[in-house]
Order: sequence, then structure tokens, then C-alpha cells
Amino acid sequence: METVGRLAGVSQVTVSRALSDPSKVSPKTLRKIREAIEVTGFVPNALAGALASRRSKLISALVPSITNIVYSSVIQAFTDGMRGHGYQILLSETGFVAEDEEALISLHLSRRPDAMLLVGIHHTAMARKMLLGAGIPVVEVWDITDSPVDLCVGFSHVEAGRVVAEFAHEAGYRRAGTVSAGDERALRRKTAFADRFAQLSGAPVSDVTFQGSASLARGREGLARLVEEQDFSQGVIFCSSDLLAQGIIIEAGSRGLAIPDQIAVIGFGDQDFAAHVEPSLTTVHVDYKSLGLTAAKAILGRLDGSRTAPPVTDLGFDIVRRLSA
Amino acid sequence: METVGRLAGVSQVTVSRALSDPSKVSPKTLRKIREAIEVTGFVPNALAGALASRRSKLISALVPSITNIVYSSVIQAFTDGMRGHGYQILLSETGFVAEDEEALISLHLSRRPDAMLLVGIHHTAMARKMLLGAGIPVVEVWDITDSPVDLCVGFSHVEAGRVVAEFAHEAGYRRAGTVSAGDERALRRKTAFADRFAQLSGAPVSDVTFQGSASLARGREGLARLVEEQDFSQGVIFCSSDLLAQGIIIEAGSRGLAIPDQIAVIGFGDQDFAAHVEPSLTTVHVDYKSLGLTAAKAILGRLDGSRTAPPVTDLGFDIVRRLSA
DNA sequence: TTGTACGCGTTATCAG
DNA sequence: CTGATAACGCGTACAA
Repeated sequence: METVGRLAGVSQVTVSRALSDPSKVSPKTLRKIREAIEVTGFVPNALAGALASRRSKLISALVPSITNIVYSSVIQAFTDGMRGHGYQILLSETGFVAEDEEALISLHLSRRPDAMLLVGIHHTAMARKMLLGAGIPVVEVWDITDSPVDLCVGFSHVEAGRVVAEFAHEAGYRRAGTVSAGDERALRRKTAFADRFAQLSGAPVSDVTFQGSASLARGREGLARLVEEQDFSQGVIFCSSDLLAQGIIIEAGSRGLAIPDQIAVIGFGDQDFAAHVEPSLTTVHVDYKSLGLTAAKAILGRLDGSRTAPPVTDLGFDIVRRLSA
Repeated sequence: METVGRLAGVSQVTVSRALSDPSKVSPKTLRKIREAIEVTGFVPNALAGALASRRSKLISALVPSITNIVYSSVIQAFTDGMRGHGYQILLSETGFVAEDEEALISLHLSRRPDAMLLVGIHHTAMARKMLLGAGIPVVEVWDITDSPVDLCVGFSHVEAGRVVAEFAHEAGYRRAGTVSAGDERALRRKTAFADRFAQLSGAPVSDVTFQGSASLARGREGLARLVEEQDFSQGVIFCSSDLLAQGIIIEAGSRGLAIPDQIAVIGFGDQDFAAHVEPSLTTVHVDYKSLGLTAAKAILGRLDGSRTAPPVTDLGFDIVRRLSA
């Protein structure tokens, strides 16, 4: 800035002002400064700016996995919501492990983000302490709780599981199974489904749960194990994700099991492909985009100080009935 | 640090040293400092640290889309490769638009990253100028060129298209079509395939190209249009991604077209699901993980100054023959 | 092994 | 509208 200022015949401070609030500088000097910036190829140092202003314009976001479309979709919408206001996102993966999340929170906090987005409501005690100590807005997404760290935008996974069970029972299915990934929220949906369905039908619910993440291959294996190990030849299967559900559709096809007559399938997430597989997938729709944008708005509200967002926003979900169940 | 130091009975500098290199501090004072940190809940300010040391420990990464699994996979591997060395990744989306990339490069550069990762080899002139001016290691991934900005790790898309054409012709197919997304690299693969196949077979290659990104729905639509508008009833179809290919498989099933006997399908990317769809998908395997890790190593080499990575690394690709072609 | 002095490149405050 | 000056919180000499 010093150099730019000299070239423009003004002081360093004026250059700073020209950049942060052009209206505070006369049009003439503004032009000269812009010229000088062009000539020198000057790129402002945001580190110094953040240090001096105590605002980093950085938002840190911690997600379980960036390759999982459900999380990356939320982050995409969240980023879009924040970008217009000059914020950038510092993104890291926790791998579904609370202890790793704790370490990452500490690491991120050292960069002095203006706010933080977390997925889920389960964090270590130390993590909560650090977040509170940081004194920045924090939004927890993808789940709902009465006692958020700060802000919370999501829906109830227990309720989702329960509602799907009621839907399945009403649709006439009397036997049910679940195929599920190993993460905590998937397990909560599964358990809520199984409990409610058993209650309604009086029949126990078969289950295959995988450690780790969902994949099409595991969906296929899930149905194979349900059929071969648990004698599951008729009924509805609730999956923790659409990907698993698609695997089940494919495996059913290759085993000559008719969908939905013999095996009915319900997914979760309503991903792009759900409407376009054969048969089309009945699933639980969650509005990722709205989730991300609402989280962004909640944080912006805190940051502006003006709008005061509600601490907890329940976005709900919808069951989308298609042909697979 | 001042406060922590007072509590531990040492100066600020000693606290700094205790954090950055504990071996330079006596065990006794180290213990006292750690205690003081615990008590005060001190979190170091990485902004100030970066400003003073001129190393931000930040790597910026610009990808076309974070929701696209191929890019997020590369970033995941890249991040893993850098994390062990204390680097964090600042990630942004360019949306396949060079001008937006340019704006983001400028924005990222203001945070003084220690290095930058870019997807692709096409950037605006201004972007190249800024990158060169920044004087940091830059790695371009996912493509290959003789004139990289700095480092380059990827493979040739033209060669990929050509090799697939040769494979298809050798496999006995005499008629070919393409279904492609609209991004520049996909188009280059498609064109290379079409040119080479036409050369070998003497027959023109049918084509459906979509503006924007790939999806299962577009794969289905692609086959529908090929069949209905271009009278494509027999032959091989090369898709710009596995997702499109899967859409074609589904659409073929719903139209009663046998795969691979009437319609053969070749995808691109060898995603997780490719081996598990019915029929399993013949596709081009690209090692995302290796791509990300190699990019990380290349940058670390520059950063350490020790290992001097080759400027350009061609990782190649493999055709994985399965049942769809 | 520890401390002093200085500088990193901005923004905030106050004065002109 | 512009400038001088003092932080911002830490690393890097250099000295003790």
C-alpha cells in the first residue's frame, strides 16, 4: 500500500480507504490509486487486514465427508449464501469422528473465523467449550436439538424414521427390513423406523448395518444378506440413503425379485437420480439447498447484529412416493 | 501469549517457542506454559503468525464444482496429503467459468496461501499473471500441458478419447454415438473419440451434448434423443461420465434395448458404482486418489525446497472392460 | 535456555 | 477528504 500510495501521490492510509470504502475518497485520487494498483499488480494482504480489523471474513465449516453429496450440497448452498456478503469458507472433513472434529475446531479457531458451521449436534465437551469461548456465531446443521451451541438448522432424524414406518405400514407392508450405513444419524433414523414399525405391525424388523459409508455395492450386499441370511423374501426395506436403495433395486433385478411387489424400497435423501432409476425411488426428501441457505442467513443475522434469527429452525422433510414402495 | 507468559512466569517469546518448537524450551517452563494455556483457554492467532512468518500454512484450491464426486475425490486425497504437514485447504468453486476463476484467484491470493491448486490448464491471461506474480507453487491437475503455470499433474483427455475410440473399434463396433456434458474437458474427450472413430470406421458419429453438468436423467434423455432423433438403434455410446452411462443403461432397459448387444455403453471415471450396476460398466479408470496425492507431493516438494518434483506428471488412465461394452 | 526489539501489512482513531 | 500514529498478535533476529 505504501508503494501504491507513493505512485498515486497519497499516503498508505488513503489507499486503504480507497479499497475498503471508495466513497470516502475523492474520485480524482481514487482514479490515481486504481491506476497505481493496476501498474504495480498490488494484491492486498487479507491476513494483515483481518488482524487489524478483527474480522477475517472467513467462515469455517466442518463436515463429515466432502465426497458425500448430501454434505457437499449443503456446503455449496451455504457458500453461495455467504459469498455475496464477502465471506469465504474454510472447509475440513471430520470423518464422522467427534475427537477429530474437536481437533479441527481448535485448528480452525486459530484462524479466527467470523463464524463456524458444524454438521450434527454431538460434539465433545471440550469442543463446546472452545466454541463458546471463541464468541462467534455457530450453526449446527443436519439435525435438531433443544440445546444448540448457538444456532441450529435441520430436522429430526428420529421423526423421519418414525414417519417412514407409519407410511410403510399404512401402505400395507407387514414385514420390514433396514439397510443402513454406520453413522450416528443413519442409526437413529433406522432405530426410530424399526421401533415404530415393530410397534405397528407386531413383527420384528430385519437389519443389515454397515460400518462406514454407503455405496451401491453395499446396497446390493445388503439385500443379498437380508435374503440369504435373514430369509427376507417379502416386504419393505428402509435404507439410510438413496445410494443403498439403488443398490437394492439393482440386486433385486438381478435376483428376479419384483419391485415393489416382492421387495419394496424406500430411500433417504431424494438425490437427483432417485426420480430417474427404474422403478423410480420412493424416498425422504430433504431440501439441502434450503438447509445451506437457511444456515447462511442465520449466521448473517448474527453477524449483522440486525436480524435476529431464531436459534433453532426445523426444516422438516417430505416423503416422496414414487414406484419403488 | 503475553498473558499466558505472565502466568507461566516467562516472556511472550518463550510461549511462542513452546508452541512452535517445544524442544527449544526447558521441560520445566514448558510444563508451566502448558498449564497456563490450559487455564486461560488460549488459542493462538494464526493470522498474526502468518503475517509475521510470511507463511500462512494455507493452500488454496479452486475446483469447478464441489458436488461433483470426481473433483471432491481429488480434493480429499490432496487434503490428506497436505494435512500431515500442517496445511489447511481453502476451497472455492469456479463453476467451470474462467472469468470466475480469475476473480477467485485474486480473492484467494489476498489470503496469502503458500500454494495453489487449480483444476485444468485453461486460465485467463490475467490469472496467469497474478499466479506468476504471487511467487508461490501452483499445481494444475486433471489435465496435462507442455506449458504449465508451474506444476502439472493429470492425463491427456484427447488421448483418452482417442484410445477409447480404438478400443471400441477393435471390439467390433461399427457405429458410435456420444453423450456428453458441456464442460471443456468432456468436449475434448468427445471430439477426440469422434474424430478417431470416424477415421477408423468411416461412419459419422452421432452426438448429444448437454449444456451444464451430467446427471442420470440426462443420460436417459441422451439415449432417448439418440434413438428418436438420430435413429441410433445399434452401436456403442461413449459418455463423458459414468453417471450419464448409467442413465443410458437404465433408459435402454426401459426401452427393451439389450446391452451390450444392441447398445453398448462406455463411461468415464470408473466411479464406485461402475462395477456394480447391471450390466457392469465398461469405463475409463482415472486414479483420483493418486492424482490428489501426487499433486500434494509436488507442492510439498516445492515448499520444502528439498525434493524437486518434475514439472509435469502424466498419470495416464486405463480402460476397464466390463460387460456394458 | 531465555529475553529484547522490531517488523509483518493492515485498520481504527483522531486530528487537520 | 486526507494524513499521522497507534494498535492487531505473533515470528525473527540478535543478545544475554
